[in-house]
Amino acid sequence: MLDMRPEGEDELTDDLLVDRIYADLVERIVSGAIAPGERLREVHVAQLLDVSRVPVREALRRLEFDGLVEIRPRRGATVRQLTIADVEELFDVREALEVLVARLAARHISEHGVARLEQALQRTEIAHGTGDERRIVASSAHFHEVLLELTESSLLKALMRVVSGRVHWLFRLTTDLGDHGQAAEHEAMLDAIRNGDEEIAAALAYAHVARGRRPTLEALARKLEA
Amino acid sequence: MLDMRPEGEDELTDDLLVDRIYADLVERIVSGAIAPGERLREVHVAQLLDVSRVPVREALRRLEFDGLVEIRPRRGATVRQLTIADVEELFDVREALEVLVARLAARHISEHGVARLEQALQRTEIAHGTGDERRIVASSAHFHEVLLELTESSLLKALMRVVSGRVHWLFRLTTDLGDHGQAAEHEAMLDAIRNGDEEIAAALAYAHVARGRRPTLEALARKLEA
DNA sequence: GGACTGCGTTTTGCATACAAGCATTGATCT
DNA sequence: AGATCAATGCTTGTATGCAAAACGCAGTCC
Repeated sequence: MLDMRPEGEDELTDDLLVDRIYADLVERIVSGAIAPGERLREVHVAQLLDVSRVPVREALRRLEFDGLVEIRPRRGATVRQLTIADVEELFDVREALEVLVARLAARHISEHGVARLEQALQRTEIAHGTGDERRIVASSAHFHEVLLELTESSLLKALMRVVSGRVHWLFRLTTDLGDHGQAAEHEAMLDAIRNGDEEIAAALAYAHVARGRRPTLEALARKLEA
Repeated sequence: MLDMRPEGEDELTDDLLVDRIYADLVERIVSGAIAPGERLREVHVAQLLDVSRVPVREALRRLEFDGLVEIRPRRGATVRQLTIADVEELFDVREALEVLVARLAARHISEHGVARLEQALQRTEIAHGTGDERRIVASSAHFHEVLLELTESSLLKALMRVVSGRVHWLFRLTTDLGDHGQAAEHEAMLDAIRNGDEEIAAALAYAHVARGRRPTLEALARKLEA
């Protein structure tokens, strides 16, 4: 019989081993449990997680793609240090791509899409109610994910996956920037998208990203000298 | 095994096995030797190239990152079909990212950088002299690579690697678009960059990409119905 | 006639084993 | 003493082997 799972939100158990290793390592790196600059020896990681080197290798390659580790041939993987220059690059790219995301989302908007965005916004409001910083950041990220989904561009999704990986990393490092009226900005974007107004959506997205650059840089700078 | 080094910039003969397999498969897919929709079985590829499955697996994952093949868990890899929608996505993204490339190149320009760009342009002219379509396309791609190098943004380089992979694929499919005064456009961009004028460079880059959309789409459409 | 089920084949996913390259240490020479 | 170079251990790269999941094909039951 067909195993038709309708909209399986979270499918945890059936993952490939590589996926679990990858997720585990991402968590450890992003949380800082594995420090920047540290070497990631395949055998070491393998026996830490009680698996063989093969899936570990593969997970490391993905991490390299995401920019979290650097792999040099025959010299292994090391956790990358997040520098000021990296953050500048990240914001330069986001200013270009988040604009495109908003533009395409507005172009392809449907009633169902509007509903999903509204739901995401509601979750953000609820999160604000709890005051839980982590939940606020997570729900805000969720809004962006839905937006990305609505672009219907697999290429853009692939590219943004790399970008988002670094954004998450950065945000964990500098948690204090969870919100500066982000919810209001999201709401404004939703309005523009609902009306299918690409130009306004694009302008708002640009402003949304650009606003975050300075405080993020300052937060990272403080972190780095500590 | 095919040794396909175009325009041998650097002698890389003792690359890792994975790199050679990857390059080989890219060549075969891009050239159409392996047709879209075709399955890529690990053992088959392995004995075709007379290597083991391990480096083949790794090469296939890279191809997945590049969007050339699709891998579904426990179901193997198949060569992706390039659709009209894919091309639209590609141009949408290029219109955003090539603009950023030009802008950052202009921002970080140095004398050495200008020299490299001039050299790249000269090579294009030489290629034009020979009339060899392949060389023209290759030298044009080279100009873009140098430009990318000058951005000094590793993130942008990583993202553009994915984009360029698809661009190459597409251009091999629709070779007829090798040139519509691209050389002149490159020259104009060089001028703007030399002067460090980000805005002009950005505008030229946008126009440069946007001009190619229509003819490329039409070429692909012709190809698809054939 | 059609769909479900059970089995064998095929193919991927993971583990283990072997080879080759880099790094570090220690000995040798100037 | 400082530099050079060889030997050894450690780490990655590649090959092979094994287990389990997916596909195909009958056969069976309704």
